[in-house]
Amino acid sequence: MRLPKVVSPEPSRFVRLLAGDTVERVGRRGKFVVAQLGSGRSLVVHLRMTGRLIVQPAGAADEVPYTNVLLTFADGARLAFADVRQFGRMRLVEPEEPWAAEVGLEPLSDDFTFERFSGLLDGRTTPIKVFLLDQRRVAGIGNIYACEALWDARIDPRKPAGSLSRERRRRLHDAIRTVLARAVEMRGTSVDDYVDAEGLKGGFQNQLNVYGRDGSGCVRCGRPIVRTVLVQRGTWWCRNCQKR
DNA sequence: AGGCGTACCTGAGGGC
DNA sequence: TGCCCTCAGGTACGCC
Repeated sequence: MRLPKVVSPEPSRFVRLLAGDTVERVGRRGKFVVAQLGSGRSLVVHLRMTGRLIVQPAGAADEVPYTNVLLTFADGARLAFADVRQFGRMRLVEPEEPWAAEVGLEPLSDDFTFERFSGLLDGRTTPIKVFLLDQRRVAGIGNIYACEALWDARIDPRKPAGSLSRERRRRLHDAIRTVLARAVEMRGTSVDDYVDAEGLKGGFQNQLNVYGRDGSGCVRCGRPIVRTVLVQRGTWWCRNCQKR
């Protein structure tokens, strides 16, 4: 283990608590990967920008570059938590600890109804794209999928969230679900670093309509895709077919 | 409460 | 070649 800030509790306690525990199952909540442990604790991981969780079978010789935490299992298999930029976090959470209290609706679950989504938008003056990135409202949408969903729904990313018409809210609710579902089906978006637990790239980067495509033509109308900046984040969109 | 700027990090790529 | 600048899939924190 290197870089103590990456884990919590602090490294010596983290290691002591984790030693001898077992992984019962692995799931997800928002952008967090959650391993349920035999002890009742959870190992909660956030990859942030460049983090990777890589599973290696027993006997694998190669070391994962930039490994910050390396877990070795009884059978010799390994789990490497690697991250060039050291933004990613791995946290060991006690059984009843409410670590996900601030994490919002799961957009691919049945809870994400149109009415609930619409209710979250009411009264908000923040730009709709900024709203989509707020993990406390709807969980799991990052910069890529926010840009793609807004293009899909033909909505100007700057439009105040609460000012969207019912029709636009409908289109956006649909777009969030379809964009995320398609991305999951393609096993994610590997623009640069992202790989899955087996080290494989996703495929959705080949189906992006706006993200990173400034200068090329909108596939819907042919006008150029532009990159602007909204709250310090690159924002790619079509000025012609995404409207306020 | 919410919005904004900055901090946290390293590496890749472009311009000169 | 190499230096300097900007940008990157995301939060977290402090200030107004």
